[in-house]
Amino acid sequence: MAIQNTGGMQRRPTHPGEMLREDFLPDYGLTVAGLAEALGVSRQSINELLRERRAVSPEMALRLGRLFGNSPEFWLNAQRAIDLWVAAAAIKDEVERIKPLDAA
Amino acid sequence: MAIQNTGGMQRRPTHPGEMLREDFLPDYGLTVAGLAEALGVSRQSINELLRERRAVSPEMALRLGRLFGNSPEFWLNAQRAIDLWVAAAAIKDEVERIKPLDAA
DNA sequence: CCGAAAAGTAATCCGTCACGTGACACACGT
DNA sequence: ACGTGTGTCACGTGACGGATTACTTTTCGG
Repeated sequence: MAIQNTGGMQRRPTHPGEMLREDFLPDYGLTVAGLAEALGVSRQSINELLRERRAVSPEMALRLGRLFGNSPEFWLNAQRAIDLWVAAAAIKDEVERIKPLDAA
Repeated sequence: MAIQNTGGMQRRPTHPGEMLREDFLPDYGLTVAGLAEALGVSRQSINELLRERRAVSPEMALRLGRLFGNSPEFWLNAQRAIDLWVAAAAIKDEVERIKPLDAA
């Protein structure tokens, strides 16, 4: 059966920027500017990502996946968890007012 | 091991709007306006979704998942496939210019 | 038939967001 | 002291989800 998880999780999921900051940058010995150049984006893009002020876009996910040898999906999964968490918090009551069709 | 799929897929992945139009609407006997009202959004939002002119947002995914009894991830997975496909087509050469760190 | 209600769609406005550029301040090493 | 690199802010741009409004087409009851 499909797990529903209608409740959503308690705490905000880990932001990809945190993963980058805590794990990837130290592990690879990269600086912000260095990463920016390696990815072919501006320093600000990386900076805002690390500060968790910007989401990982599909384009950015492609770049990150390419550089670090993992899939774009890896980065977008983390981002999606955040997006869903934020969206759920924002329109929680709206969504709960929707009557599931199965349960008729 | 992590499968890489660096090549990307040949044809454009199925748009969530197509799934709605071809499968969900007929199966549940819903009209566009009916779906819009059931979800609590405007008719245009649904209309543009069905015509594949708009992406499934996290908010919309929450609504759809709630109404149809499946997960928001289901809808966002389909959307992400499209987003990645489009992004890859757009910045393919840019990404390929990035040197993977592992492969040194 | 015909007129009204419902459904599809186009146009417009608004808020948000990823991204680049330019500028600024603060280090730290030579 | 100077210059290089790094963190950050301010601004402009283009794209996009969404609502509202209005116009067109279809459908259906009398």
